[in-house]
Amino acid sequence: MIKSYDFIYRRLLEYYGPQGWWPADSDFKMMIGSILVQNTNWKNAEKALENLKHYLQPEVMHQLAEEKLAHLIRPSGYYNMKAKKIKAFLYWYKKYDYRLSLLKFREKNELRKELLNIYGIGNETADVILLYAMEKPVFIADNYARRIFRRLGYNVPHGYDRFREMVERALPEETSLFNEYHALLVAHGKTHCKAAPICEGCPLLDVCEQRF
DNA sequence: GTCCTGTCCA
DNA sequence: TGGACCGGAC
Repeated sequence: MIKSYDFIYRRLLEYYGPQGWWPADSDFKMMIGSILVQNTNWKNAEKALENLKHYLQPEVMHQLAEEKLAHLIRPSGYYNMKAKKIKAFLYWYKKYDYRLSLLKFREKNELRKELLNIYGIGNETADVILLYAMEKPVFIADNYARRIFRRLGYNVPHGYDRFREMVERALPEETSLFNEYHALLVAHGKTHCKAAPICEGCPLLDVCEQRF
């Protein structure tokens, strides 16, 4: 079927190529990065991560005073809030002895509920952690995805989980697929399908209902 | 000046 | 639902 979620995926992959998001480095760094990047561009989140390079182990980072932590992550913006969020995450993670292996085997909806209970972790960050650290097949139903599919002509549900479940039902449950799909949608949302869209040269132009 | 891989709280 | 949080790149 033309314009299926799978078709869009293949088009984007062909055009942008594999994005290679977050398999490298450590799971811990990935999870901290997911908080730092909230409503911030990745370049600034990266600067903050670079400042944290001597503290990228949970036990070590938890020793940092919140004020010191806030100072180090300054480049990522919202640094006071994000320091608080990282601390909250570490308090939660400590219950599991900072061992992702104790969490990974658990059921994804159960894990999502638990992540959402942590201060500073909302729908997107919870799912990003589920997908990129815990390797669960989850569709990140973020604003990029919403904007792109709506413009393409999909009837996108209002609620985050409704939208996520709709896409998940339409695709095979493969973590690598969701991993790449999210990265491709972000790439597309930053390159062509921006808030102010650049439709010239868009790889989806022929199947898009919203042409500017 | 605008935008950025959001979330919390009233 | 709207405001607060916030620096850096363009």
